[in-house]
Amino acid sequence: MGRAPCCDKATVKKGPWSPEEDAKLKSYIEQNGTGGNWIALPQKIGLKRCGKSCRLRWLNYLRPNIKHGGFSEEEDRIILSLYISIGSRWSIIAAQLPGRTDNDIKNYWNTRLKKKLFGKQSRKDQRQHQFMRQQAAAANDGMMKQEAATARDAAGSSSMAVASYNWHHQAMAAVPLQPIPGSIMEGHRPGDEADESIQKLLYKLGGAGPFTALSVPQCVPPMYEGSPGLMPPPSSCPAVDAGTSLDEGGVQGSGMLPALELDQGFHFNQVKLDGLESFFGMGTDQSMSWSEVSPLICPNNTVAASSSQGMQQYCLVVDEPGNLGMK
DNA sequence: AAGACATCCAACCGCGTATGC
DNA sequence: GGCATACGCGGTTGGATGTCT
Repeated sequence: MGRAPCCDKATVKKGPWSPEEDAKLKSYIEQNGTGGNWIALPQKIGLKRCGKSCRLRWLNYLRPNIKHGGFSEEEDRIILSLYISIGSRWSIIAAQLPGRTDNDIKNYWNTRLKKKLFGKQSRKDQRQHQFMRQQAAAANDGMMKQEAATARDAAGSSSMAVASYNWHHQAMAAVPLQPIPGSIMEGHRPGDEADESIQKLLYKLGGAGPFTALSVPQCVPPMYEGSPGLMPPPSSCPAVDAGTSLDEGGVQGSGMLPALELDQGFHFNQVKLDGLESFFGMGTDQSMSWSEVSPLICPNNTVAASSSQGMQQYCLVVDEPGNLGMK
């Protein structure tokens, strides 16, 4: 027996919302609220819509102060940081970005940010980059040669996908890792500090990610969850400030998140690593051996050594091909 | 100019969880 | 405790639009 449908699909309208429907829904909710019952709401206001559809429409578009498009570089970084640490928990990520909806962020991640990070250029980026190259080439022909080189440098190197990584170049300075062209491993900002509120948030979400490990290495990183064979020595996670809610622990107004620590996140979050084959050039067509990949994941423990003993321990555990599901 | 292809994003779907009885 | 119902979430789809060949 299947799940009962939430509404009668035969009589319910689907597809894009008309301005009239939007107006009805918006004015009703503004005046009366949702009444705590989305299922009954469409009937009350005479909409032939499913309650779930009304809820979605309100939350994603009609609600006040919703922002669409135009993600800033800081928003990019926050999304990336949280994604690496907690995964695709869009509602939590959205809670850290005022005016953004989980659906919006999810779409943005799937259609743009992921490509931006993992090296697949959008055609827009490709065109932009091609244009820049043409400009530079033209400039090369003659007295402009010197200026062209400078401009090219300013816009990024001539390697693939660089044009789309401006935010990252701005955000990162070099660390002793072997750079992967077009990847987020290209550089880091050693001077950055993790935002404390995000640390708290990540604690609250289960000690996830790099920030946790840096501050409290005895806390169990999420990669160990449900993996008895990988469990570190038993220890208790320090109590998270019980008063730290997602709301008050937000990152509004916070600074940028540290790329160095983002990369450290790859040491701890196997779930994320599993999804990053293409990022590391480990697709089915060109699998890399562990010896090739290991220096990228745990680059000679350089990061760990500079961070904490706990990091080193985790890296040693991770530093086995089987632990990352690799050959 | 037109067809093919890529991109974007609004909306839907189904599952897990919370809540009330 | 068990059940029914509603909510919230993340994954996915499909159509509109833009761009390329």
